[in-house]
Amino acid sequence: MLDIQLLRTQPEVVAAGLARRGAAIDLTPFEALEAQRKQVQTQTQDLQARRNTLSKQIGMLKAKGEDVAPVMAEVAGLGDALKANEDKLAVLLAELDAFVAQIPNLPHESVPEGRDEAGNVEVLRWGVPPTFDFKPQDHVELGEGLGGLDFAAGVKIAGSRFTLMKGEVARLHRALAQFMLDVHTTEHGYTEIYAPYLVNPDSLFGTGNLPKFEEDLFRVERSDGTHLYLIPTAEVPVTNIVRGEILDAASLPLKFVCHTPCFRSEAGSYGKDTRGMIRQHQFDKIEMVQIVTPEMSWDALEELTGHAETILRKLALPYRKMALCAGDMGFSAAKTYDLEVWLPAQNTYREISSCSNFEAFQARRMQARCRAKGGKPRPLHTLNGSGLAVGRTLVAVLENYQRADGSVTVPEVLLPYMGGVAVLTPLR
RNA sequence: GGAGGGGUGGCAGAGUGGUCGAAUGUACCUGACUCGAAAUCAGGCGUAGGUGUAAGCCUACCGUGGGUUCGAAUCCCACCCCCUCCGCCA
Repeated sequence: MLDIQLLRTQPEVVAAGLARRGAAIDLTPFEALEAQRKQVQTQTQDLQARRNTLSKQIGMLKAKGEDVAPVMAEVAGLGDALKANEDKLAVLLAELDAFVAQIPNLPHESVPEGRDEAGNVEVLRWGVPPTFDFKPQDHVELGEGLGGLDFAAGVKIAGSRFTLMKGEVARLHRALAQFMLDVHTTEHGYTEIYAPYLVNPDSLFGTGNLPKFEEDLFRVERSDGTHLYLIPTAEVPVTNIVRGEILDAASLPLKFVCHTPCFRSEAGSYGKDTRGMIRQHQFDKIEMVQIVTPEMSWDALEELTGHAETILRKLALPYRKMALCAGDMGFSAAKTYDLEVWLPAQNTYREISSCSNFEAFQARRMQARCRAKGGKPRPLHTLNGSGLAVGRTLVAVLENYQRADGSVTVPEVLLPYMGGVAVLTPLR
């Protein structure tokens, strides 16, 4: 949520920021609503003040045993007007809220210009894509050859975009998650979180997934008429830890890491990445979340992105770091780096991590604030990033570590998690 | 799922229709005393919004949402959450 004061006082700044995103906005309805709100609110509060004064008089007169009829008569005349004003004000405030809630965040000044992913800027490239003296297989062929990826079973059990993993491949997947958690907790100072996989609508509003993106979520109805949603990322439960809180600024930064499955309905991506496990309804992800003061957040974004990069480097997976352009960023982000890992079979880099600074955008939606000693509460800043998407990391390992006979070498750093298995061997 | 108890300021805890945004204690801040600290004394000390150059004034908020009333922390209804016991259960 943008600062409503910014909309009131500097609408041209908001319009310019949104234009960079390619999201033109007409602020005329907002200004009209604001003008009305101002007038109705002032009027309502005046009426309330009058009623309060008179009601107190009644109390005092009664205590003295005097006649209250004249005062009663005056206050009675206030009733209808007051009620009408209060109702009108409530409607106006709700409309204003709804309007502001659907405006995306403004891009930071350092965000590159651009309409879509073609405008993203490569800021760093690490590692050298491996060369093979054979035609590299993609992870589907490799995984099936190893007897470790069973796409048919996933489809039978649940439907398309679900996959079953077996044996050493399933273990490798688990090893990756354990490895990532261990690095972030022991080397990067994150506190491990285990969080609910189902969340309420308020939490999703807080991170910016609702109300605009409900079609991306799996919704679970309950018998009492309420509903929950399966989390699309651990960002949602973990960031909402601080919803409605006023934190001591001295306690920041808070750094959380959380391994969860993520559920995305992928509505609107029919036909995209249908092969393999690149785009699934369910995938595991290690998510890093930082809760910081406004002064910290830009350094924190670099740090957090570096933490995700560390995982790729330890796994010796070639990647590049992209600064997303204004038109390609998510709804809540002020700035985003994507990390893209090299996939030999596709002969290209594919997204494996997304690290964003949301500044106060989520904090305002969540009413999450911090207070320095003696100071006023103000919205804190939130960040998060994948560190990393586990399923896609598995794909990258399979493809980058493959050998001519269809076997796959286990990356060195994963050996402690693999119980002596150093090579995944294909079935006969 | 059943029965009972309870949600008030950072914390504890009063308040059952009328100067209650809320006693008191505690924590915290400022000042006095002190070489300094402790103790003591005095003052301050919630959040959000409106209005004003400002001092200030005003409004809302006592789990949430409705209702009754001139007036609600207090009465009524619904819901949410927490605690205790019973049942069920990984």
